[in-house]
Amino acid sequence: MGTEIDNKLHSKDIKPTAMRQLVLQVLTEQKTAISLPELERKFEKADKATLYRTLKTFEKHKLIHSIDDGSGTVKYALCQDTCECQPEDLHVHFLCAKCNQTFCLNDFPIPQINLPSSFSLESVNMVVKGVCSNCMI
Amino acid sequence: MGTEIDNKLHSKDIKPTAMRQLVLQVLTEQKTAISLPELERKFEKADKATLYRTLKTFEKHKLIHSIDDGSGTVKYALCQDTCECQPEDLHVHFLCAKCNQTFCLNDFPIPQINLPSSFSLESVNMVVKGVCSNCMI
DNA sequence: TCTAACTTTGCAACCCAGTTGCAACAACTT
DNA sequence: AAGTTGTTGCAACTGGGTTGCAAAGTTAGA
Ligand SMILES: [Mn+2]
Ligand SMILES: [Mn+2]
Ligand SMILES: [Zn+2]
Ligand SMILES: [Zn+2]
Repeated sequence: MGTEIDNKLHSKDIKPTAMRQLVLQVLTEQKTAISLPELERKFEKADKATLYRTLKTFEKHKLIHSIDDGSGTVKYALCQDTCECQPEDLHVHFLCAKCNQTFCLNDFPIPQINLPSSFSLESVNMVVKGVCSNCMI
Repeated sequence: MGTEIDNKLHSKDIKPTAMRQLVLQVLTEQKTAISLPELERKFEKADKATLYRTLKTFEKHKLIHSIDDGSGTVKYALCQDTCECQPEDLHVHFLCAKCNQTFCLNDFPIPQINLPSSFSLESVNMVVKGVCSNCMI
């Protein structure tokens, strides 16, 4: 069933190599964002640099977005179909302090903020830290 | 005039060693947040680990707060006098994409956000990226 | 005052995420 | 087939952050 994977890659102008298919497969199955070191562990066999470049390629082509949640490692998650990685597509991210998993809160746009005119605004990163439902029990 | 410096250290229960006086002096003169590597460069002579532990001590005693602005290095800035590093003291930070300087926007509290009840909220990090007035020209 | 306990400092080494150079390899082009 | 281009694997390196340990400094008790 690589068809959907291939379609997705094709729709973003990314050549569907074996490596890329596999990485996209993993990203698609993920419910939370994943970091490069985590990805490495999922592919005992693959090379770090290749995975790194695969993620960079995906990001450049707006198939995924990167998330700096302050945990020390940048994480990546699939963009939504409608996403163009523009400011209006930005959403809040949630980092669980217990399990260290990071969730895209796609339904929570980042609140507007009116800075003094001496600052021109380009983008906003908003990360909420707390405990996720799995860890709350 | 080390008196004010010493008072500040004393008021936060930090023993006023020479190193700490010097670091606090630098922090007090700073208009923007400063990172450990930057601090190292300011003190050609001092040891990285000592500076590191000095910052950690200051942070633990709530004399400074750390800022992860996504630039790759954590920065530090003096807390305001009234600050207790509680959620209500949290404020927005601004990172200039040109000069890489980070500003505490102390007058801009982080907007409230109502998460689904499946997430318990502990803290929020909000970093605005753009261009500062110095770099706008 | 002398000494023991504790704290701070300096140095070295280490960890780890991220990144790059380069050569081998694979895929397309003419 | 030969050339061109893009992709991969390996190794090495960078830089921020962190720790172990012993020396130096400080504090407090006998
Ligand atoms: Mn996201
Ligand atoms: Mn601040
Ligand atoms: Zn969790
Ligand atoms: Zn600037």
